[in-house]
Amino acid sequence: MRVAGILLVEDDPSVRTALELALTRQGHSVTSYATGEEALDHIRSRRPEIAILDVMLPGIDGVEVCRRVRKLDQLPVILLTARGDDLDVVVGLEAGADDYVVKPVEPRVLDARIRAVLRRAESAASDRITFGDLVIDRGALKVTLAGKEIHLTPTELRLLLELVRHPGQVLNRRYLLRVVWDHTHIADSRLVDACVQRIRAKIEPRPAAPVFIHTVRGFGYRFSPP
Amino acid sequence: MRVAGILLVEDDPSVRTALELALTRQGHSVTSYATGEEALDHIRSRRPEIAILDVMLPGIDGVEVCRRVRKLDQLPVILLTARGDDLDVVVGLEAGADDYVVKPVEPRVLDARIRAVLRRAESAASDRITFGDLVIDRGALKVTLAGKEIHLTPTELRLLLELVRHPGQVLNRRYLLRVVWDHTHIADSRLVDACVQRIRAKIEPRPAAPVFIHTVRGFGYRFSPP
DNA sequence: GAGTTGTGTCACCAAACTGTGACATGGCGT
DNA sequence: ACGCCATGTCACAGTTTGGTGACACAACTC
Repeated sequence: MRVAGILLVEDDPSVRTALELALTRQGHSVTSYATGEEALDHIRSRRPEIAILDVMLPGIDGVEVCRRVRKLDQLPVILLTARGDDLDVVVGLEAGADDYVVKPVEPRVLDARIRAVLRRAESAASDRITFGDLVIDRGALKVTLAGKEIHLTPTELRLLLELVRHPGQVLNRRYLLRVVWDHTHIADSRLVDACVQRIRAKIEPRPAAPVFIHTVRGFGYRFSPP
Repeated sequence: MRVAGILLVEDDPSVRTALELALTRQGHSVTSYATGEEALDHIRSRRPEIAILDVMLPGIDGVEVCRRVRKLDQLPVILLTARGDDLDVVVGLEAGADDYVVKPVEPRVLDARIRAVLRRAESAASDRITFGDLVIDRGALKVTLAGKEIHLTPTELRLLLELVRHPGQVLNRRYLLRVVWDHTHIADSRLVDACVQRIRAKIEPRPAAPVFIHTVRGFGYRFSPP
């Protein structure tokens, strides 16, 4: 099991140090803060693997941190709540938390929850995305089609990943040129088209009738799974 | 908080009515069925915002419904499963469910899950607007009528989007020419009319008696849902 | 340095799109 | 009922757009 970079946010110093100590002893790498503001900074700059947030915090509370984090990232979140209040559970889930734990919590239980959430996050929202026969492994930067590995060149891969990052959305050529190539200028060029064409030749069973990358005439391209 | 059009599928009548009642009380608009077949029909014709499917159903089961729905749309799905069986969870997630809930379920918890899934779907998927049977997805630049995708050409789409951006407002031809085309000049032409006509031919059930795009004689056109 | 791979560009073609004008239709005031 | 004028309808040809294959050059490998 991987050792996680955990962000712990808890305003009560005694609980905080106790949990930090316990989690560290269990092999996690922990950073802890007392306030939501600090937590958000940390998340933005350090990209922890999981955040454990006390619901009750001075200033920005845990639920609010959770909500903001969710808007910007898939970072897994566990909320700590003081009582087994159903209401808190509801609010927490609404904010998009992956799990919630009622205090006081056995370190061993918390550890199990963390691992469970991480495991879930890893398999669900991991580096690997599957669209029918097409599997895109963002970690290994590998693409396979019906089990066979497909070789994509760096540019092709960047373009495909960009399209896949926004499944179902139409991305226009200007945007793609900017993001994949960094051409801020150059309005017109067949570059994107040519690259799409090359990707299609590799991943589409019938490039003339594409299933993955669809052309939206006059606008751009859309990746949408079959 | 938005009220959702929920499709509930559960074969046990007592559970079904109980959940339907609870969800309705929480402000949702619920339609329920006992079988997967009915559910698929409903989905195709009525376009609910979210489907809650019991995994165990006679005939087409929940997982299968989920799988088929996923093939055709981004409709959010929550699966109801009888036991906390890990296997079910895995199968459910593989079929593309957004969440799964173990029965018996607290209505309040289910409500929270629904809202969480809807929120996620809303932010992940694009912004789409629904007018009865007509769904306009501005991110995917897709228009569907009663579930069937309608192909619009770029100009038609731009015009429709412009009309839809101001529902209920009358937009005159000069304005439309300026915004949709870039004609600052050319006051008179049948251009707008022709384009409206083409859109109507595609989205209006009876183009002679339009329900979406109304002509306001002497002024222009108004988009207003039926 | 020779060969290999990756990338941008171009020209050409087919298909899709669109503006146009002539004509039909229908609403509205008289 | 009549005529006027705004709008609907339609076909077509010119234009635009994207697909495609060829190619040149750069980058990289050995």
